[in-house]
Amino acid sequence: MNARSPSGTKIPVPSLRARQREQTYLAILDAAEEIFADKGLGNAHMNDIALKAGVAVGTLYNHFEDRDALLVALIETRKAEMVGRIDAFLERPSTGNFRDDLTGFVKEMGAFFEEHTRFHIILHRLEWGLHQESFPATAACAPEMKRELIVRLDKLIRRGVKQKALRPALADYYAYLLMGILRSIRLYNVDHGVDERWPLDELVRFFMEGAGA
Amino acid sequence: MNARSPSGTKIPVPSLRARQREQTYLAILDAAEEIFADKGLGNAHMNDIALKAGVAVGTLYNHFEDRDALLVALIETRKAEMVGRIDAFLERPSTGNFRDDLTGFVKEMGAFFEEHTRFHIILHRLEWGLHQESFPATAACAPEMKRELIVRLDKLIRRGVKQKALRPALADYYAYLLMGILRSIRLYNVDHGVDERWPLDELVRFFMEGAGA
Amino acid sequence: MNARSPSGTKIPVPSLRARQREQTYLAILDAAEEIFADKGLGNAHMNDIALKAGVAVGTLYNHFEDRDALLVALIETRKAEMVGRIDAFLERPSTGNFRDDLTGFVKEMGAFFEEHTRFHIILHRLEWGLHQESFPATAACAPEMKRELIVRLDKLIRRGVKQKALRPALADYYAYLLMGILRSIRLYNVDHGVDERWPLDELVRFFMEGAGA
Amino acid sequence: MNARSPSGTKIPVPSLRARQREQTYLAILDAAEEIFADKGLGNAHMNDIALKAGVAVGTLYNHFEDRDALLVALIETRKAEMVGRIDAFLERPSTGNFRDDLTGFVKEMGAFFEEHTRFHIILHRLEWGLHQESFPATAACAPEMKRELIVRLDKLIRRGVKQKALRPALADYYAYLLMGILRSIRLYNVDHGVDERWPLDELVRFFMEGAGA
DNA sequence: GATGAATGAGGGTTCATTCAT
DNA sequence: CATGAATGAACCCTCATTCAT
Repeated sequence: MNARSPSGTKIPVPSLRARQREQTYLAILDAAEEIFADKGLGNAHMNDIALKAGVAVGTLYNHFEDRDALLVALIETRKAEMVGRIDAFLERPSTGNFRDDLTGFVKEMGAFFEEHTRFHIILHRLEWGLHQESFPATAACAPEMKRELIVRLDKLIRRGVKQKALRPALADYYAYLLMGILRSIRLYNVDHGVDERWPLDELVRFFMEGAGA
Repeated sequence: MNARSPSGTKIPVPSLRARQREQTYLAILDAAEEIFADKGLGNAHMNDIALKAGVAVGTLYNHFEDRDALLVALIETRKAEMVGRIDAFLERPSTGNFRDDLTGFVKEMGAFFEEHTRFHIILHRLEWGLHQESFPATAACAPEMKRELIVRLDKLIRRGVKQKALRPALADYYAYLLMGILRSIRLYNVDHGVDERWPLDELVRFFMEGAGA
Repeated sequence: MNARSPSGTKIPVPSLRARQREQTYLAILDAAEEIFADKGLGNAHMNDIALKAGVAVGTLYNHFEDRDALLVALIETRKAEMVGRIDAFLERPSTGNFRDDLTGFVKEMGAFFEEHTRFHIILHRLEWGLHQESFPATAACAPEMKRELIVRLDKLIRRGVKQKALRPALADYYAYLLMGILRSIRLYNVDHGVDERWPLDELVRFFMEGAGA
Repeated sequence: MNARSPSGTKIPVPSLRARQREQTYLAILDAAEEIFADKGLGNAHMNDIALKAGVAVGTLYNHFEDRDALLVALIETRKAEMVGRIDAFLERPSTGNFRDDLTGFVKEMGAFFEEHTRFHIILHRLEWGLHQESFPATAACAPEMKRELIVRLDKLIRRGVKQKALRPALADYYAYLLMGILRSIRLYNVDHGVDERWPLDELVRFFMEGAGA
């Protein structure tokens, strides 16, 4: 109830305290993202995260139950943003051409992960590197995260199958295959020290037509 | 009939001691494979490995410099077997048909990894979950391991390109894409609790012709 | 009246936190001195030191990189005090009589080591018992410590030589010889269970005139 | 009872077995001396000693109860040799001149330690670096070793006092002082990287006449 | 008696978490 | 609420000693 919060408004303006708290919260999340991505899950130390966030270790524990919960919060936050973007894309009207729709989807995802490289890395780390013992809550929420993405991609793909744009043979796997194709390029780039070259149109063509001549 | 009792045979029979040592060595390797696969690299404790191998912790260190070296030895051992199998396959005469050759290759690999599920998991863990700090030697040897596989697959694929069985467009990526396709199925199986269903013929068809109708 | 409540004084009062930290630091140093002296360098266990200091093991590592660094810090701290005392003595005006000056010096040193018996023992342990492998940093700093003492004693002795109070024959060795003489008494006392009897005047006479009748 | 042990002799010729055993025993003692001297007591590992001796670890335990006993045996063996030499010297008739007798004694000791540098180092290590916990038996026998030397030196010195060649003032300490003087030179040499320069005549003069001009 | 692989208690060190200030 | 020093269980590794061969 300070000078900046005129009485009479319906929307309660958060107090200075609350805003500062929010700032800290976000700073921690960003720091955590960086450390988890760079050092790996098991080697992301709370002290490092606190240092990077510019707060004391204790502060981390004022905002998050423990390290596991911090990682969960990070994943949930980024997931919300990702899902929001994908859903926004999916709500746009179809181009009428499945391959174009698919290309659009892939590009939307690509754009998101280009903006969130570190989160992308964390997702990769979650895939196989997860320590059930150290991160039980994360282990429980990570598959959910992945499912959100797969489910949406799958929805699009089922549309393609129904439109007979896709053969039904491996329909169940298509979403995974497409994700795998994209991951492959990432691995190629990492192995060859290439910094994120994504021949997306060619990749969609590969998905649709295969490698055969 | 031991090493000290020469007979007509040329092959020296290893002493009892040597044979027992070998047994222990292999038991440790097997135990390590299991623990590394099940618990994750960073959570594979030397005590657990020793327990599983049925030896004392100290024994691990009689055979391997440290945890890192143990993992390296495990990888090198399995790599040798894998490479041996793949090379044996590659030396067989071509069927004359590229897709058949490719299917053969994929099946050979599939068979190997079906027999070495745990090693397969370790390879996945190496992909993104490696802790440079805890496993420097492994971090150095793991890419080599991967390259051995990719290189051999790439050789086959280049043959396909030369035979004009494959479009040259993404030729550099094909090996990675094929690996990615196989990994996708693995992830699908894991997610759906399916135990290793591999529609290999369909997958090769997908690789060659794509998903398009 | 803490750091945040400015008064007229120029000297900033350290915060409570800082003072407590200092307390812990000193407690650890004292405990380390006791354990290192009593148990020997290689047998001084971090747990024992922590126990003696009344803190947890981890606390030791909040203040010192490792065991080696703890020992180095201990040596440096005591060295600073010792050097301070000796330098203060050396700056006092000469009595004009070399033997009196020397006696003064020896008594100053004797007084210091009587107050720091444990440190004295540690210095002896450093002389021959140092494990290069376990204490690399200490091994590097210990000779420096010793040199500080020898150099100052040597300066005084060279003065004696210049004043022709000392024969030049073994001039290079005199500082070592004097130290050796003092150490001898220590060893005699230890062997005979005598608790620190130091016939200093007689010893200086021995140094100057020898044992001959 | 082989060809080399003619029957009829009174002195029993040790069997081949016994001689080999003796060889091994001595080889271990030599190896131990080297490792104890070079690595320090606490860092002298049984494996290193065995390696140096050219035998297996187990063999060490066939000859010595444990590490402590090995060190004790080493000390006792060398002590016997040292005491033998010194006693032989002491039984020779006096020159009639105390300083000459003393010089002779010091040179005898110097010669012995020059031949047994490593043992000399071990004696130094025993002085202050001894770990009661790791070497209880050695801790018990080491002072005895030292006393043997001191006692003999003391006997000579008491003779000097009786002959009025030495002032009685510090008579109790003289043996220690002389030892300390010799140790000082050793420390000087070590500090200055000089390899064993021993100005023995000058040192005896220093002992007799002091440093005074 | 020699061998050397196996043993396992023990020590140094790490780091997520707590809590008094 | 932020702070950051203290905590201590847990982990990797060492090495004197044992004992089956």
